[in-house]
Amino acid sequence: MHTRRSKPPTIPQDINIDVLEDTLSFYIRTINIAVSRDLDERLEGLDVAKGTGKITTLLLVDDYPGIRPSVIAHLIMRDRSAMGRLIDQMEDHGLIRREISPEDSRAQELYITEAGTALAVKIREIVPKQSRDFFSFIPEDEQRLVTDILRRAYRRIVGLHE
Amino acid sequence: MHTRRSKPPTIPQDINIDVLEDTLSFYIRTINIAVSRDLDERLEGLDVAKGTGKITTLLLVDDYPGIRPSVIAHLIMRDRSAMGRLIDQMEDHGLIRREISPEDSRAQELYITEAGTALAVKIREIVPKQSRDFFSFIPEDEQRLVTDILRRAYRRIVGLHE
DNA sequence: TATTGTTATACTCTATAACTATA
DNA sequence: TATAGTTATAGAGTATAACAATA
Repeated sequence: MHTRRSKPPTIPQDINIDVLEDTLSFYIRTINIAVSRDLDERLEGLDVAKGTGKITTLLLVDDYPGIRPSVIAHLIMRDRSAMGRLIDQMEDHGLIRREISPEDSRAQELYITEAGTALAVKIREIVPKQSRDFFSFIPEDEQRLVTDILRRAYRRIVGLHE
Repeated sequence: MHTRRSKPPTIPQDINIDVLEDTLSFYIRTINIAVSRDLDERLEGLDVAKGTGKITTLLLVDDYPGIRPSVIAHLIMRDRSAMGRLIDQMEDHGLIRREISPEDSRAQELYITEAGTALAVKIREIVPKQSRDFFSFIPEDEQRLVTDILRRAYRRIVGLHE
């Protein structure tokens, strides 16, 4: 049986979470848990569930053939060792493949496979829809507002132009 | 040596992350990694670093003496088993203690210790400051806007009045 | 029969460091 | 000496299920 999210009968409605009430990082961290769980459910069985990196990797490799692992690692905020394991997994699943760069034999280039392309098609449908659905109780204009601000935050954090 | 976040020399500035560009869940999930990492650094050595639950638990137990584990579990989106281990840890660190509820001997009540109170004082300073600092490149009014919207999202998700 | 909390297990993610090979 | 990627390992967090005691 799965005991999680078994809401106790009485959650005091007037509860106040102290200084966290006004703390953006608290909401980011907490909502992250809920939205990630929901996304995992929607991706069940799709070789790309769990963790934040696989979806981004798949789409980037599809869009930028030959992209380097270290570039993706930077964009998904992982180190090279975590990135390597992630690529191992995706290679095992036949979604992408590595080649050694002809220009610099230390470096690798990543390419998508047919299976990867097919999965990317599904992903492009599921992922944005999951986000819209999950946050559907937020009015659309507010959703867009938050997204715009957080996009800029993200780009700032990883050092992309805004 | 710590290899993470070693930005590769050339991150193409015109890179586009496909459908994720407009996907709120992507930004929540990715920024979560960065902000959690930064928070952990600021809390280093404080018995309350790592994971999302300890800080909230400490503050709630301090504010609501006798609060039940299952209520906190619900508010931090963990199941009762994870909550139990979290309480074990905090009890080991001498921050809180458990008592069996006189009204219902299945249930527990949580109380703060002196060490817990002292830590809560520090936390109340560090945590909101960390959030403000981390997001300082977002203008203050936008930060407030995002916080207000996400607060409502959070309350909606956990079933608190808005 | 449902609820509160516990225990156990397997899996994943994370942080860190040391390593190889190439530039 | 710096860079790209690999390997190894210890620690945390997560999901799941089965459990005991009480209501």
